[in-house]
Amino acid sequence: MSKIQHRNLYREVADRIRELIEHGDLAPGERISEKQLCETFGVSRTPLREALKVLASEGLVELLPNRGARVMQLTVKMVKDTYDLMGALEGLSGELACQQINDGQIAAICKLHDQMLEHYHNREMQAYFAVNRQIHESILAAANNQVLEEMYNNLSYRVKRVRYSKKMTDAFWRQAVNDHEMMIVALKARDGKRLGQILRDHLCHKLEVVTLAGVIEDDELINAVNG
Amino acid sequence: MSKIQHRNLYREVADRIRELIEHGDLAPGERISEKQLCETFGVSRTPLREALKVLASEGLVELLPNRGARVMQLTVKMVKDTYDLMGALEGLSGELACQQINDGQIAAICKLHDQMLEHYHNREMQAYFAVNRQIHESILAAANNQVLEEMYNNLSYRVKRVRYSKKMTDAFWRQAVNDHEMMIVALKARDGKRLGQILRDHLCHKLEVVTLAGVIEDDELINAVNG
DNA sequence: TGATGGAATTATGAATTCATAATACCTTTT
DNA sequence: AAAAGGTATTATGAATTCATAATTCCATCA
Repeated sequence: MSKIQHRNLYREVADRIRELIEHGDLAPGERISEKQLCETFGVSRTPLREALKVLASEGLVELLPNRGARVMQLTVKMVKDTYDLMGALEGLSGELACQQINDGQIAAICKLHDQMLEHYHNREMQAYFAVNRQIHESILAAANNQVLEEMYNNLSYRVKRVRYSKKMTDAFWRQAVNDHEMMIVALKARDGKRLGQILRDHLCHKLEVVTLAGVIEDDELINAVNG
Repeated sequence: MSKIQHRNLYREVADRIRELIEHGDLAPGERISEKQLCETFGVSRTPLREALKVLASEGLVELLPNRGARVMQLTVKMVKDTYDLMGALEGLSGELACQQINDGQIAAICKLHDQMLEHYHNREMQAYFAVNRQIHESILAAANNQVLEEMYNNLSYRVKRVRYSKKMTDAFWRQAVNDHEMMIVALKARDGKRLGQILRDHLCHKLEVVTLAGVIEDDELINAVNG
């Protein structure tokens, strides 16, 4: 029996705007018109403005006092900084996971790993990514640290718009799979330090293959009156 | 020439509530009455509610749909989890700082370090903590990663209510100073890995001396209807 | 022609009002 | 007296209204 969902309008609206941003329907740097979004969603300005405050706290939106909101501009440096941070968090998740993960959880991850390998050999990129994500989520969950999970998800949302290169080269893909092989070894050995290090490096490799679509150079930021 | 500050009411209110929580005027788990706070601050409910949304995103406040807000309850596990996370972030800040810090910045930190030592020897705890914080902030700043800084500050705000033990033992204090001595050595050598490790350990030591005032056991959480 | 100044318009900030869910209190019944 | 049910009250959720800052556009003047 699932709990009754007390949905608030502002949460619903925030979710929808997040989707719009993620999907690119709201472009980076684009001005967000309250009136227009209100009409789109069919809500008044109150819940919309509350949603914008939340999204601003999450770093997805920028609020310019007396001048409204706009989709946060990502700079190359910000993306790099975020990846550095996510690397540290993934590393921590690996260390923590090794401290308390049980055999069943490890077996489950190994199973996912095998699935992933199969998708790799069949060159099913879509499916590969899906399972890949599941593996990382499993490790994060095994770390059993809610605060970490929350922070990681938030960061990951910020850079979700930065898409992987459509033509991820074979070499990179091979490298990624190789990283994962090492992860499994470290995980089975419950070698936290090592797993953490592999995860950190793994994310660095990831950064190398992202296309910086919608990302601007550091000095191209649209100037704004600061609050 | 400093920029004109466009203050919004909701920011002001959020700051004030943060202070109330930090100072303990709003106790953990305490119900926050909109009406009462509105009267206290002399504002209408709109900016207050916007402020609460922001504080909820920051993890300082909990919003219960149709039942208002209350100050976030910290559990022992949450504090421990948060410290683990902050350790990882401090570690990263050390690594990053070593990669790009210049001699001037190092000299400035060394100066702070000497001041801190003096306060230690004079047993001026208040002054010691102030300089101590400056050192950590300097390293964080030297890391030159805005996202990291933002996250770290947020986490630090969440556990600010958890006070250091009034009677921090001499042994712990000695240990802390010792950690700092090693930090300086690693920093001067620009040994990022090492500085990172020291900072991580240093935070673990810190966790040991916090008094868990206002912090409850994991299973004592007041049950609430979830949104 | 370009720059400056001011009125008109538009958008945001905040207060108020209305709607509804949650709570408290009282009555009724066994 | 205790429990159940229903009404009254209170607090929150959302829409609307009012105030004000920002922008646009046009007229004026150098």
